[in-house]
Amino acid sequence: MATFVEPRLPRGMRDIVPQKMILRRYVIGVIEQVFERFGFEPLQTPALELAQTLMGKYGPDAEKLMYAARHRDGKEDLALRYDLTVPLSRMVAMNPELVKPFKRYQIAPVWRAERPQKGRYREFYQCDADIVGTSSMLADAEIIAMIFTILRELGFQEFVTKLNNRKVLGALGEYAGVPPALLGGLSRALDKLDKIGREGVREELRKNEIPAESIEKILNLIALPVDDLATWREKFRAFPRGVEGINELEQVLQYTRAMGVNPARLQIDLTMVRGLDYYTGPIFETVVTEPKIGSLTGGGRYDGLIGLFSKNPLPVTGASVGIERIIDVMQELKMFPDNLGKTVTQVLVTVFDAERRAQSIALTMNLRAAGINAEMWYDDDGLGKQLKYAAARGIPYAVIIGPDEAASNVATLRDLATGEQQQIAQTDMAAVLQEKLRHL
RNA sequence: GUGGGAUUAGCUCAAUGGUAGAGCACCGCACUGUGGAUGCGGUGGUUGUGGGUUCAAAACCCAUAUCCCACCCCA
Repeated sequence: MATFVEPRLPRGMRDIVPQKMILRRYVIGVIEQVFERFGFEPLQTPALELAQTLMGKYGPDAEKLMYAARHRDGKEDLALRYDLTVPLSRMVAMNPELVKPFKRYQIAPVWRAERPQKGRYREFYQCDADIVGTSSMLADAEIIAMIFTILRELGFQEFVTKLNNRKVLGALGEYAGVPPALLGGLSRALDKLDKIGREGVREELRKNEIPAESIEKILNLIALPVDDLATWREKFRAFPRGVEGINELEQVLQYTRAMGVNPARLQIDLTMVRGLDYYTGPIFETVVTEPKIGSLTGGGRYDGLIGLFSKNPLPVTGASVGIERIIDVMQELKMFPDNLGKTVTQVLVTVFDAERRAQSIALTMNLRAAGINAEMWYDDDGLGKQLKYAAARGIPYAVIIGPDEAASNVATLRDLATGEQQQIAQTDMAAVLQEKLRHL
């Protein structure tokens, strides 16, 4: 007796069945197209990196979520990549001959040992696009415009992108006299403003041992209208970093406007923080509120990261698009185009009986030669079973060659959706099907 | 990593300590040249897993796994 191993998946990991892969491929296809339209080129890097490559880049919280790996002989400490940004930085540092600005995109799985939830998995795909080698805010603006293009082409109407700047965040701390060591706590508290409100933030700041005086200054500051950049510049007069951040915000707004980005969908939010340590300039994040699933995209500028791998640091800005969440949201909101279908197969060629099999085989191969995705039936079964199969799979057309058809070299083409049938010369079948499939 | 909820047929869910059920799906027949309609019949469960309490456990207790929710963080 064979003993079976109970088939199970590791926590937070999933299989993606063919029907789901069709949706996934559609989303990735749109993203890839837009990336390339904006001049980004594909890049692939290994799933495993040396642990030392990844350590110390994301912050201590993130590092706890990194998967460790090793060779059998244990000679190198390895880790599954946590994102695509640090591997890009490593790769750019290793390849100084790359022509700058270097624009690459990468669509690949990353791994994080978080507690899984909806829209939150331990293995998930990120779609990243980054621009290496320019400090111009035009690049940051272009990234944002590209994100908007992607979301729009996928059919998203209701979304808001929040824009902030790490320099402003830093200046906020300086202005309020928060000791640099407590800046992390300040950021985390600010980040929660949406959820816990003003008083909640006050409480949170107190818990983080931020001086009472500073707390008042901060709360007063974030109560100011965010759009009034002149006032902010004035407030930050004594803090050059803050002025620089405000100027960057202004430039990003100007450039995105020039690119046709709807200003109502791009909002400055000085309490939007983002968790990763490596950001240095503009940061942004796109959220949908319905359904509530967290951020769909996020990104920002990280001018210091390559400097950790090379004596020649390079400025970089980029974004990550979360296709897992996009797919979850699109399914929930039924945003996928109807013509996507359940299967890639376009026609099933049935086999009437042994005598007629040869004609069915020939016709199948003939359709395939014409570029049509065609299946044929393998076993000796009635037409009923074969058509039932086609219907269950969502195959749009079936072809039947019985004794009547075989006698005159025609075949019956059945539209599974409508039940309509017509007889077509076997030699014309490919052309007729191609025409019909064009309108599907 | 912390706290809460869930887990029974392929799917959605019933059964409150006493014989494990329904709908849908699947298979077959009515219908051996035609799927989705209807009718009839059928297959399918060591109740997530491992212990314990009890004459008796799907149910009560303990542990464990996975999923969901919140926190944390994020795509």
